[in-house]
Amino acid sequence: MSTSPVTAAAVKPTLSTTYLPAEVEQPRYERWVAAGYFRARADTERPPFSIVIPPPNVTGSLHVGHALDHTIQDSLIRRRRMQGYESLWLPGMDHAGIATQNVVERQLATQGLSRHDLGREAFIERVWQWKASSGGAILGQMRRLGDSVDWSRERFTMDEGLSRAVLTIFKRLYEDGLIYRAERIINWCPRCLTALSDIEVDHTDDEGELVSIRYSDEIVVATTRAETMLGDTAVAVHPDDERYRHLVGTEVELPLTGRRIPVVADGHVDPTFGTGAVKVTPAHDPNDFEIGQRHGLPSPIVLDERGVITAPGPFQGLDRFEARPAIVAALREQGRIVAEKRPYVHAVGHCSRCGTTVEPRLSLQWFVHTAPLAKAAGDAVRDGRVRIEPGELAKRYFAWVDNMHDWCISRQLWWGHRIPVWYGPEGEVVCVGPEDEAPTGPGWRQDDDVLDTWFSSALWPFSTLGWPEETEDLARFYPTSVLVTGYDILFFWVARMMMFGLYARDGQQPFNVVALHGMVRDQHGKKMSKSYGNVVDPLDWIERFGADATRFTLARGANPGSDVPVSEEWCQGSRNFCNKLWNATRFALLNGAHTGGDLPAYEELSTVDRWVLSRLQHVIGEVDEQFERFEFAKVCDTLYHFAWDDVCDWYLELTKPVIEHSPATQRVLGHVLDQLMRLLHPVIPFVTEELWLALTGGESLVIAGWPAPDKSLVDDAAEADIGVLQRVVTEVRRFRSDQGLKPGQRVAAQLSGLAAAGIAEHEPLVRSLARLERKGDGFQATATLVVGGGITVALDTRGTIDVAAERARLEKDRIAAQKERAGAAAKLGNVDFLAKAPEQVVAKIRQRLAGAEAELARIDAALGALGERSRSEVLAEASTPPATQGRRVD
RNA sequence: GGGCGCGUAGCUCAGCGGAAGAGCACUCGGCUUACAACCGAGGGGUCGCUGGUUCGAACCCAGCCGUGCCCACCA
Repeated sequence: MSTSPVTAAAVKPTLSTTYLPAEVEQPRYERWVAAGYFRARADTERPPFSIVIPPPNVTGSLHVGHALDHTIQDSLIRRRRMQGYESLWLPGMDHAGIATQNVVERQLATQGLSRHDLGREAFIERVWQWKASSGGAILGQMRRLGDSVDWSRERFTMDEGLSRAVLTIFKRLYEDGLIYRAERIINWCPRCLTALSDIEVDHTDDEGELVSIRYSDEIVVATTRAETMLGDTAVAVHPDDERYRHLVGTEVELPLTGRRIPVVADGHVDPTFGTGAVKVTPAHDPNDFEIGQRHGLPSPIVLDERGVITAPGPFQGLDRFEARPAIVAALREQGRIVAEKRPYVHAVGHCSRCGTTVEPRLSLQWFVHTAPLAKAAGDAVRDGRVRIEPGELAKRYFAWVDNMHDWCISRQLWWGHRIPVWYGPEGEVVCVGPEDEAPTGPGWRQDDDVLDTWFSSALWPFSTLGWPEETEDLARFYPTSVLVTGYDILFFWVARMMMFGLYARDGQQPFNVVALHGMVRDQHGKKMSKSYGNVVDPLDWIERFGADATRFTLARGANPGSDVPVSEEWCQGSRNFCNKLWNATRFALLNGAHTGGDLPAYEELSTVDRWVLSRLQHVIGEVDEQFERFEFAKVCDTLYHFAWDDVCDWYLELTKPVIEHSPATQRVLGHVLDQLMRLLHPVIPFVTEELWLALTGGESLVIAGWPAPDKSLVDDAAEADIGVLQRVVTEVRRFRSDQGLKPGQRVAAQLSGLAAAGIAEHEPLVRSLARLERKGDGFQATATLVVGGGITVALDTRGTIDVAAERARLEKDRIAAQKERAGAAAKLGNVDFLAKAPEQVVAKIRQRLAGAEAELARIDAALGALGERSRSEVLAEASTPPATQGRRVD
């Protein structure tokens, strides 16, 4: 074993034969944290780079979607940190209003208690207790993944500072007339007993029953929600509808109630749908509410907050779903049902939290007047201040912000930011805003409701940096550099951060780039769900394959904006890759690779060294571009192939014969691995750190510099030479494989033409990689491999060659080459092509033609060189016993 | 009902105007002293269909078929 003096391997830790992530990851992470590498400073000269984490719910634990999201962010942050940016990745959590309240309420329920038994203050206290004991499991799991977040800046949306930001912006919006209180139809969840915003409602195609009800001899209306008829205050028809024109202004009797309601004309009614007549229930349908407003209709509420009928009469007290058939039955008794009810599939809204069918309900709530805010949010993307990646998703963004409805922000919950509004004895607003002490006055009381969780999330990029104070952090790290998140919350979160960020910071955008990724799916592109049983637990993978393998698997599928399929098999592949790196470095260290001192002078480098250095420069350039474009899949692909193919399969094999005695190669190998570890570190931080430390003895890869391509190391000649060498080796190997020669079996050969091809010095390498012996006495060339480029390999394969098989192969190659030649020739014979195609392309085609002709010549030469005898003939005359037939015995 | 996207090797996906690619799977041969979580070689695709534009189309256009997602206040 080599012990070259410049080798530090002897004093470096020896590496085990297999990489065992479980042994190194957690301690390594804690050392990084302790060293303060992740802590960003506001007072340095370095350029800033900042990302705020999409705050996971305090109730959440790390799922594979987080793992993807975090891997991407960590890669960006780690690369910028290595590039010398003052990099801040700010962690934190969201208080998750409904979700968290539900968790604690369920806990209470097991003790037979409701939140009302405790009262508001005690309940909130209970939620904080829950958070302290069971909340935030995800934070520990982020450590397992290796997230290089700045823990010293961890925030929570219910922090004092963030709460102050919420109150401050509420007051400003209110004073600017952008927040108002009004009676509107809102989405109401009869189970959660709160209002929901539009995006908290999921629509599914449900099968309902459409019943047609005769309101009068001339008017029939249809509905899927028969129970709402108790709240009807009109029938509407289109103003131009001839069938009903004479009835407009008259009244009809509302069945079951005895009430008389007017027939009104309203342009909203579609005369071609159904009968062209619509029942109008202003208190329980958004359309009807607007019709009611236009015609000054009353809006009686007939369902209470739990969806129970309140209208006096026989149906009072019935749940909405019990009332529906009861009312239909009663109508039928009166002969009011025109046709049999028929199945009808239509979109029905469900509470995104609990799945309960949402009930549109007239209610007094607080709203954000979004039009001006949304306009600004759209413009910031339109004028390029904020870039959405991939660009195609910007269309979706525009579609959303350009059609945004006002945002209902009040929630009838206890857990959250309580609306900072106080009412006087008459219910009038007497005080709004972030008063340091609760304002008091005769008969004053604060609004009972809390704000939508997304209200505080919308402030996240600047509230976490100290706003409304003009802090150092805010000046330094805002606007944040990139926002990374899944396209699924483009509307929920991104659009709202844009609205509030631009508003709060007077037009300053919350982030410069929005990098969207897709959803993690299984290996067949299916959505992960518990019912399919295809849900991946990232912690399980981390446990079994390592955090790096988990991260690499995710990053490797992460094309901008597109979904990421993963499977355990692929994670195993990633684990194998990490192990490959491990073993390559282990081999390198055992053979004197090191990083001490400058690279050898260029003249001292072999062609092989020059080749690998040249390849490395290309790789650095490619990876940089791919990172800039958020093409993580390509980053992984580029590095995977460079590491595995170029470095391991070729460079290490090519240098094996010389490395022991070549200080230059030892130094180059050390350099290549050093650079490779740096390039891979953002994606797979753990294994690269271990290997880099062993290789360089440096402090930490986390704070090491990011590679830059060195153009002076690009060597086209070396790449061409090694390309030829690879071709020769591959051709010989192919021949050997086809002929059933054992890989270990040496075959005597004579190589010629290497000098003319400029790779004479590499003959020993070709021989060792292709396992070719020098010709000895009695050498008899029985087969000649014509590789091309004037290179031939004469082999002594007595008794081993299947001439027929080789001929068949060559004939096949010949057909392909002929086809190739014909194609190229046809092109070059095309006058239009020659006239119109760019010169570069014509030149390429000429090259192709020349290449095809050379290949044909090569094949013909090979065919000529091939003996006439078939395998059977060879075997027939062979005197060797059957067991070793076809095998040359050395 | 609107909008967006996708159909390329058995699977998952790159390529997006000038010679069909990768990973996994598959076949064959190998423990060649870094690695069998490995090494070497190989098979496999009229690039959804039909037209069009072009000297040239997997790539651009139109239509069709299939498929996925998002948005939606037609009872």
